[in-house]
Amino acid sequence: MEELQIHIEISAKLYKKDPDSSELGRKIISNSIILINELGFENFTFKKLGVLISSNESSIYRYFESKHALLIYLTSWYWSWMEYKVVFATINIDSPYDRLEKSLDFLTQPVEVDNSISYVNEILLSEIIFSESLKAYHTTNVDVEYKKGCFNAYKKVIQRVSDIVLEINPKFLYPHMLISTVIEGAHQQKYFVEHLPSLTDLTQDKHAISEFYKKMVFNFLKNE
Amino acid sequence: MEELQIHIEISAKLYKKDPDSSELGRKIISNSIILINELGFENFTFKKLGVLISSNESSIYRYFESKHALLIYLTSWYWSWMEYKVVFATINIDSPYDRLEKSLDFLTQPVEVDNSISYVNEILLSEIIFSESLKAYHTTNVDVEYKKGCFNAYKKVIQRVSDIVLEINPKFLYPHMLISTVIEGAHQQKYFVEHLPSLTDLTQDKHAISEFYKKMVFNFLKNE
DNA sequence: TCATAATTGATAGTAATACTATTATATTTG
DNA sequence: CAAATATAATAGTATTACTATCAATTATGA
Repeated sequence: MEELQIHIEISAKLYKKDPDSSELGRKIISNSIILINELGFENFTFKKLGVLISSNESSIYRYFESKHALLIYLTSWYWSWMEYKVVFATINIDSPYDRLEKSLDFLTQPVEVDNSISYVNEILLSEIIFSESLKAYHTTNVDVEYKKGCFNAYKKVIQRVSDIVLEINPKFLYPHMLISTVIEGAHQQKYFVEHLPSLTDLTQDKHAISEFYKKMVFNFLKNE
Repeated sequence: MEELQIHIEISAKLYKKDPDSSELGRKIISNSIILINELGFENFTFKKLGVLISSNESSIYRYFESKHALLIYLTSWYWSWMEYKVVFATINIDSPYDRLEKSLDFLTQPVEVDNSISYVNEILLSEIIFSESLKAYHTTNVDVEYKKGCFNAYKKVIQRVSDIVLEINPKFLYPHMLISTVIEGAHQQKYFVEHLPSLTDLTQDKHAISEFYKKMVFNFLKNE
């Protein structure tokens, strides 16, 4: 896919100071992605990140009020970027079936090429999304954060793909449920293959999960 | 459903001292279920549980090495119990379609009656499973715990239902993926309805989620 | 260019968590 | 009733997830 110099805009509510506005801020983003991948989100701390970027814990706190806020920022970045990818890849395609299939390809597979539109390593970020993103919304504070708009970027992606589903079948009652099931399912099945293989069907085939969910969607729509 | 005086047996690897062997142990189980529901798993601590049951933090640690170990115990209890329910409800039914449908009813709906086969409140426990159980296996320590057998009870349930799927279609390649998608999906969609409504389709209908996933399964199998 | 503001770094400190260790006191059991 | 076992009370540790303060550095704009 052709790459343009686009810029992912993140709502000012999701940070204390815009990390995109300074060298240190950008270092926080790019290195937190590396470190979360390495340690897992629970073992990741701002102290450790400070050591990695030779900066101070308290400086990082000036950008994000908590590591949880940082995770929300990262997931928002990912979903905004994903929306752009999906829109770009499906533009000028007439068939809603083709558009849906392409969209699902993006949403169910981990990113494999870093197009480096910025200081964000998209491969590693996608790994984080697959294995850690549910920790962004599975907290005691979800309701407040939902109202604050912390999950709007994800919501927009699901909305867009749901709209394609409705083009195919305007009477379909549960397009959002279908799409979020597929996205979350694909994330989870990859985790199962890697860590809890008896909960899934071990597959060497990299595309098996994606194919499974695409089939699931089209079979469902066919019979409605 | 008729209830027998059954007893749920939990692997000795999942506790330091069997909570079923003493009054205090049973209080730990029954009240932790109440307290986790009330506070959410992250805000739940052994100290608070100690206060609730008028016992001491250090006494609770003699039964479970951590609150995480307790969560694993609770999920194992739930899945062992669920297996019993599913087996009991599908025994002597010839049609695998009927057996699959009944099984999915159990697996996709929260429990609504406490049959009180014991000191465990099954309604509250099912709430915990729906909203917190993924915290049992989404940790940096999964691999070790998987090998230790922490998720065997869940695995057995998925295996049983997968076997029914294979009865219906012996050539189906991904029965475990299908069933774990449905179980986890049903849990998650309930959470979405309650906390992240834009990721799903708001429904007043209590059975909508369950119906959705049953349809998904049967549509999938029909077209394979 | 120099003053001022803004940013960052270093250090210290706090409250809470998730435990472990020790010892005293109950309670059970043989 | 003695011995073993279980529980309670208390204290203590390392880590986390921050906040606060102040000094040093860097950027900016008049």
